[in-house]
Amino acid sequence: MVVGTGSRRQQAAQTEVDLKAAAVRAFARLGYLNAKITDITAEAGRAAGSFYTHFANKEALLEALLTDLLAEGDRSAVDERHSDDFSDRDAVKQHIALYWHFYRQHHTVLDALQQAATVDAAFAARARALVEPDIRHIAAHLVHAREAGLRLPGDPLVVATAFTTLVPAFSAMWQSGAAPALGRELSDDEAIETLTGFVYSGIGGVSA
Amino acid sequence: MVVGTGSRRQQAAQTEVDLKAAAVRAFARLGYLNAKITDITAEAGRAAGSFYTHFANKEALLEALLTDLLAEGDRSAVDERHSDDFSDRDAVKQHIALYWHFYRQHHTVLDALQQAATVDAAFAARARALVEPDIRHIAAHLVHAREAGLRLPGDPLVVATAFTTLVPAFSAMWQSGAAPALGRELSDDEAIETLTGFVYSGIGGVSA
DNA sequence: TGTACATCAGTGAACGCGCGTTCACTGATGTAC
DNA sequence: TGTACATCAGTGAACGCGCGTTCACTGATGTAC
Repeated sequence: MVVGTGSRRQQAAQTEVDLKAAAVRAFARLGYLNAKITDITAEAGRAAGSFYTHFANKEALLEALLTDLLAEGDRSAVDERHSDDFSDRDAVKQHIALYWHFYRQHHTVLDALQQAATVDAAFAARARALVEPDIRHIAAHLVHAREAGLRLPGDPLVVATAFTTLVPAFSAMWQSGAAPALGRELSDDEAIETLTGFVYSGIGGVSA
Repeated sequence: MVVGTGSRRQQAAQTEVDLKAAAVRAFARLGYLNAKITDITAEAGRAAGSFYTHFANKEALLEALLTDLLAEGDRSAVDERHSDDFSDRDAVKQHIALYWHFYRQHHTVLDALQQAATVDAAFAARARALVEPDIRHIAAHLVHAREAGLRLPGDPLVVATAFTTLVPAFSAMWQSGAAPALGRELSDDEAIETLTGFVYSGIGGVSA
């Protein structure tokens, strides 16, 4: 089989990219569960049937978005030179800033996963599997921190779940419609500083 | 209009109670969004049509469950004699224990609200309205604590959102299927103690 | 207390809407010779 | 280089499934006299 000029393939690949981008916009506007297949195709300016040339169904599309997200996540995590010593306030801050920006940037897809998880056990497992490495990563840092003299408020693994649970929940709180009700906006800097202060003291750190 | 013996009314009231209890069981088993009207009526041992004698639709049923929950919540909150001085570790612990047990006891209905909120803007507003008083309550305590000398990691309102966001998220984490993946269970006491230590230090408290 | 009629909770089969998915068709790109 | 045929992304009307909701009916409870 000889490969042709590829312009047809490229066209198809482009359509797939368009559909994924349109899906993210549709999810942002309507929520994953509310978004109909036709909302996505309309957003991409395509016919309904065209969707199925590229994805078996909405779940498969979400899977594809998650794959893209993980690929990108790996890349940026590797770039990041991060310190591992949690008795150092800056190390904690770096981790929090990393999570904060990650959730901010990808909140539409992450919210979509969350919604899918409430309805579909497979996605619930997927969501858990996504978070587990982070928990273990933070737990390992906490073990080191304890060896360096910090007095943790409990078992490192349990404290790690408090850590990894707080950041996305806090982020979701301020990115949802809550801010207006509280009559206040929150900048990235203030969010990261407040969380860092809270968490660093919370795990027994003492500011200089 | 003369009121009869009331046995027909009582019968109907009982059916309504049965349907609500069945709904909670169905939600626990299937999730709010997955639960069909017929799942609820089947769980209650009734015919499908019977549902509509008591509720206009699934949303109205959830509203009714929330009303019940708030009525009960008010009662127990009033009973509770709680200290307001957050420079006192026990005051923090009392608040955390209160939230913890509340979420544990009512997690099915609260999860249902959460799910409804992802799909329905009215419930999203309802969910926010439910949390807002708690945030302001905690924020007020934090203002006092700061006046008593605690060094908060940020604006009291912002720190309050970290507080009120952490407890339910942490609770959800350990009540979902996460515990097996982490190879660990978490008792109420350990949860409350760890959260208290984390939060109390986090808001600048110093253990004796 | 008894009889005739009215009310109403509960039933479950049937209806119909919304939406995911299919499929016959189009026209453009690719391949064979 | 040109012609005939093959492939395949994309189209959009139509199909059909699932499920919420309705409604004619039943039988038990309540009311009138």
